[in-house]
Amino acid sequence: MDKTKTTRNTAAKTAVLEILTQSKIALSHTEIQKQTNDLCDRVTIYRILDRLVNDDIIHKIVNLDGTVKYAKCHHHAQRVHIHNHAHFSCEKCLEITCLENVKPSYIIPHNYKVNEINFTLSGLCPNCLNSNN
Amino acid sequence: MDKTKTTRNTAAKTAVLEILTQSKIALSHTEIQKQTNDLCDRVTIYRILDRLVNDDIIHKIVNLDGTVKYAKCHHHAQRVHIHNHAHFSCEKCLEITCLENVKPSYIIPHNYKVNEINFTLSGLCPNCLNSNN
DNA sequence: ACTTTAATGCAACATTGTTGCAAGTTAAAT
DNA sequence: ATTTAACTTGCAACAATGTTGCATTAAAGT
Repeated sequence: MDKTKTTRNTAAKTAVLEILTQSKIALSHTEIQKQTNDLCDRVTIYRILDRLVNDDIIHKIVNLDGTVKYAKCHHHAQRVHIHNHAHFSCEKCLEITCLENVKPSYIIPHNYKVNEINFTLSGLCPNCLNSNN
Repeated sequence: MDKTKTTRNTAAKTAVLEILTQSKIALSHTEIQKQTNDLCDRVTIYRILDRLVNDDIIHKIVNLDGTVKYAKCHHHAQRVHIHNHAHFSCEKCLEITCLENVKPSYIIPHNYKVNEINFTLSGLCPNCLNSNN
């Protein structure tokens, strides 16, 4: 909420961001925690993720099943970063990926003011679609 | 998952369904529980909701903030019920409503198989947009 | 009425996320 | 290089949400 505070670079923050940068898929808090190898407390990771989301460096994805994941955005064309792209959630391997080029078009009654959209598709990803078992 | 089991009508199930039928907005497990007035256990409501979702009588909505809500569908044109309509989540009053007529169009790479979509818009609903405070 | 099996209540547990506060660190100012 | 303000962390405690096992109850068909 408060965008006035300056945020600092710490070892834990750098580690979390590095993990997200390296990952091709979105990661949950727990998955990130496992990869940090007890570098810092569980709570600290929650707070780091909050900060990174607030600073528009990563974005938060809520899946159809309620799972919350985080992903770093690989495009930074605009100054102001709007996360209006789609996410794909594979029902088999459970991985969530950003479909940065897929953007929905829609018509909504004029008496609604839209600030944010969330568009998640679920089904089978290319990998699981090929390995048919 | 197992669609072969038959489901039974019980007092608790009827009550939960009635609450959802009466409501114009989507309700969370907790909100439903409050309205039941301790008719049944908390766990029972979870199980009833699972059953109703499985039987395609209600649908589950996961909001941007991770909140899970349930809503009864008011259209039943098709035999097979696909929940591809949009949901609107008001940032002010926190109410979630189904926008049954709003359906997104999109283009997705052919190597993905889409089974389900979730399209949630958030911002200000007509009510909160008018009362500008 | 009887039988089968789905549904329920209860207790216990698991997961996920939040908060307060003292102590530690960062980055800027001196 | 020191100092300093305030951001960050660890820890403990808590809260909310959802799940599981099992004995008991009740629905629906016969």
